Amino acid sequence: MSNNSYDHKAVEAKWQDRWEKQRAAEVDVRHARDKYYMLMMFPYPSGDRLHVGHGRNYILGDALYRFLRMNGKRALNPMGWDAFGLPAENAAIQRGVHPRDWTLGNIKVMKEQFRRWGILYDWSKEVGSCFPEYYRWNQWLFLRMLEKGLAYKKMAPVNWCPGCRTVLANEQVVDGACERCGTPVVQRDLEQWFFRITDYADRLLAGLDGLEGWPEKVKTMQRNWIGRSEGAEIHFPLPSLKKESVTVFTTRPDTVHGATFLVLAPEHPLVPRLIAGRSNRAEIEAWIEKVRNTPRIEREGENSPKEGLDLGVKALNPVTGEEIPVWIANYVLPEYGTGAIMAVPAHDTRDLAFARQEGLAVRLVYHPEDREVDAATMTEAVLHEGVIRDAPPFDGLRDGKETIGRFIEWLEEKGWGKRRVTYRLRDWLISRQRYWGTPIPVVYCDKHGMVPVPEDQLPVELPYDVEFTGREGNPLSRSKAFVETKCPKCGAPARRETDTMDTFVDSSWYYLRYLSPRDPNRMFDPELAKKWMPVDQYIGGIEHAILHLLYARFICRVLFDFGLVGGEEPFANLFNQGMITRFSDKSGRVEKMSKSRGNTVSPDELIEEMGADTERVYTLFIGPPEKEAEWSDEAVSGAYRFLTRVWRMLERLPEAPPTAPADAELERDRHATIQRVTHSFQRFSFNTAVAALMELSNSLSRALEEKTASRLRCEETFDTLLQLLHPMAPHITEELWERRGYTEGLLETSWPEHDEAKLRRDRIQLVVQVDGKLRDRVEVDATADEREVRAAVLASPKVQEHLAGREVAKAVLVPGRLMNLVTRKSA
RNA sequence: GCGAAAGUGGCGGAACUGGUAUACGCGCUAGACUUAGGAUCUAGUCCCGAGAGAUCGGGUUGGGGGUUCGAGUCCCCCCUUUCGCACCA
Repeated sequence: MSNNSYDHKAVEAKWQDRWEKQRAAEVDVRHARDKYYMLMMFPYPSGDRLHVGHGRNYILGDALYRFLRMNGKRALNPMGWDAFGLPAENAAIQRGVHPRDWTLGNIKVMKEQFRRWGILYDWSKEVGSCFPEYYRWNQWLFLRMLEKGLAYKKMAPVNWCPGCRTVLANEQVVDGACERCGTPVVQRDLEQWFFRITDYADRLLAGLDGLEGWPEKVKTMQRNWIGRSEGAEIHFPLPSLKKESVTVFTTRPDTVHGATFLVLAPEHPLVPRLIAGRSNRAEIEAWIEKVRNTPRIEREGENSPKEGLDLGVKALNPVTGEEIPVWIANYVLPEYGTGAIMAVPAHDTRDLAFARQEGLAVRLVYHPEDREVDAATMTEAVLHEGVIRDAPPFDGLRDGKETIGRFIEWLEEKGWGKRRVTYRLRDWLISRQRYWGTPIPVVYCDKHGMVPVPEDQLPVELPYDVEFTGREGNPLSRSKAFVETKCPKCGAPARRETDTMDTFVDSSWYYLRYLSPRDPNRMFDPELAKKWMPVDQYIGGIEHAILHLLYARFICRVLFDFGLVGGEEPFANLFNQGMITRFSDKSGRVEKMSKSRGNTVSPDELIEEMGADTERVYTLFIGPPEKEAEWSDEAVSGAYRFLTRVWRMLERLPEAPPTAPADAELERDRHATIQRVTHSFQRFSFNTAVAALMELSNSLSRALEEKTASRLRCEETFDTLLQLLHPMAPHITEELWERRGYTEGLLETSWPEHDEAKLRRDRIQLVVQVDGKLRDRVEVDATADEREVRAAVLASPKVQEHLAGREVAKAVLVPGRLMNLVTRKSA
C-alpha cells in the first residue's frame, strides 16, 4: 500500500483483518459502563447468496453501532443464527447434504460476507439455534409452559400429501397440490402442540399503547392481527337434540330478532349429531370433506363462492320463539368465535348474499318509534326490496354501543346469552412434523400416557444419522435410536414425541441468550436480563411485523410471569428498514430485489470493483432507510467518486497556505456539518448525513483550490470529515486517519461536538418579502433589532420599487431569517 | 371494502417546530487534460418570457378550496400510487 491512489481492496482487507484480530466489538456484559443493547434480526442462514438488498439492514446497524461507539457508548451488538428451518431439510432431500452440514456451511459464508462489509459484531456472543446448548432451553421453556398449562395438545388440520405420505407446509402446496409429486393435497387432523398465546391477547394488545419507540404501522398490524371484538354469545336451542343448543357469537346481538337462520362451520362439533339419522347423511359428509380439503387460501379468498347445505334441522330463535333452519356453509370458519353464526341477512352483506342465493327469509329489524331506520347498519340492498319488517320486543334499541350493552344485559337476564369478547388471534401451533427443529421433550408410555422429559435429562438431542427422502412422514419418526426410549416414570419401553418446534420458538428469546451464551445451567441470567433489557434498538425488516415480534412479546410476558425478566416488553425501539428494489428484465418492472426475480446485485462484484465502503455509502445515501429504495447501478459510482475525492484530499492538504483570510468560513462549515450529521444520525436519516458530508468535502476542496483557508484549518476540517464519515465508510477513513499520523483508531476517538458560538456570524443575510413574495436579500448585523432591520430593508432600492409608494401596514420579522412587508390596502 | 403511508425537476431524493422550494447525488450539456476513455477536473442544468450580458419578470411541490403576513408543511374535499388486513360473524 505504498502508492497514493485509492486501492480499496488493499485498504479494506487490511482493516477487516485488524478489526477481526482486535475483536473490535466485544463487550463484557457484566461491566458495561454504558448500557445500550442493539439487535439485528436473527438471520436464517439460507443457501442463497446474499445480495446488496440484504446488506441494507446490516450496514445501517453497523453505521449506528460505530456512531454510538464514538459517542462513548460501548454498545452490545451481537449476532447469531436462526438456524433451524425447512430449506435445510429440502437441501438434504434434493442434494443429499445433511441439514446440519448445509446450515453450518451457510453460516460460514454469511459470516465472511459480514466481514467483507466491514461489520463489527460481538462474535463472542454468537449463538445458533440448531446447537443443543441453545435448543435445550427451548425444551426447558416448553416444559415450564406445559407445567403452567400454557402448552397443550389438540387436534388440528395439516396439509397432507397422500402421494408422499407426508405433511406439507403451506408453501409446499401449489394450487392445491404437492409441489413435489403433484398429488392433490388433503386436510388431515393430527394431534398437535400449541402455546396458549390467546390467554395473553389482552396484555399483548394493551402493551402496544406503551411502545412509543415502535412504528405506528407495526402496532396497527399487531392490533388487527389480535383482532379483539366485543359482542355476545347467544344460545339457540335445538329441539331435536333436547337439551343441546347452538351457541353463536355476534358483535350485533341487538339484531338477534332479525336472525332468520343459523350457519355452522362444516367442522362444527355438533354437525355429526345433527345429521346422525338423516337419509342424506352420506351426501352431507362427502360435501363437508370436500370443503375441508379446499385449500385455506381458496376457502378464505375474497371471490370464492359461498356454498352451503340445509341440514334439515330447526333451531329456536330465543327472542322471537320462531323455528329457523340450520345450515352449514363454507364461509363460516371453525376457528373464529364459536364456529357458528346467526345469520341476519338484513344487517350483514355476507348473510344477505347467502340468503338471496338460497332463497332464505330476510327480516329487517327496526323500532316503530325510529323515524329513520339506521341505514348504516343495514345492507343497502335491503332498502330496495320488500322484506319482513319487525319491531324488536325490546324497546331499548336505538343507536350505539350503549343500546347494545343494555341489550346484552337483557339477554343475560333471560338466560339467552352473555357478554363475550373474541379474538381473531388463535393459539400458536408449534408442532412441525419435521426433522430439523427442536425436539419436543415428551415421551409416550403405554401405562402413563404423555410424560414430560425430566429437566435433568435435557437436552433431547436430534440424532445426526437420519435418512432424508421427503416421503413417509417425519424423518425423525424413522430413527429407531431416537424414538425408542424408556418411560421416565416407570422405565418401561416408551416412544418419544417426534414433532419438533416451530423456529419462531427459537427466535422468540434469543436476545436473552446473547447475554450469557455459554451458560450451561440456565436459559439466561436473570440478573443480566434485568440489567440489559429491554433491547434499546431492534433493527429488521417489516416482514416480521406480526409473527416474530408478537411471539417474542408473548414469550417475554411468559418469562416475566415466571419472574425471570423485569419487564413485559422485549424491544423498546424498533426500526424497520425498507426493501431495496431494482428493475427486473423478467417482469419489466421495478420489484423487490430477489434471486427468483433475477434482479439482484452481488456484493462480491461490487466490492471487487468499487469496494465495501462504496456499497455502504451508496446504500445509506440511496434514500430514507424506512422507505423502499430503488437500486441504481449508475448512481453507485457517485458514492465511489466521493470517496476517491476524499482520498485524494489527503495529499492536497499541504497545498494550503499557513494563513488565509476565509478561515472562519470553513470553520463555520465544519461546525454546521457536525451539527447536521449528528442530528441526522439521531433521526436515522443517513441519506442526509452523507449529503452533508459531501458538502463539507466540497467546501474543503474549494478552500484548497482557492487557497482561502489555512493549512491547520484544512487539516482540522479533514480530520472532522474522517470522523463523521467513519460510521458509513469505516475502511477508507481508518486508513486516511492512520496516514494523517494518528495512532489511536477512529473508533476510539470521540464524536466531534459543534460549538454554537462558531456557527454565529457577525453579519447575516436576511430575506426580504413584500406581501409574501421574495424581493431582495439584505445584509444586516446579527445583533440588529427590529428597527434597524426595518431601516436596512426599506433602504433597498428593489424593495422600494416593489412597494411602489404603498404604505407598509405591517412588518413581520423572523429573526435571523426574513422580514415580510405587508402593504395590503387596496389588494 | 377497511386500515395505514405517500404524491416535490429527466431520475433517487432535501427542506428540523409553517419562514429563501428543488440541498446532495445520478443523468444530461459544454469545455479542459488526454493517443483514447465508461478516468479526472471546470462550468451549466425546475418551467415560461425578456435581454448580448450579469440580470429582470412571472409560474411551480397530484387537483380544488380554506386558515395565515407567509403553506411542500396545518385543515376540508377529490384524484392517484404503494403497503397491510379481510367471508372475522
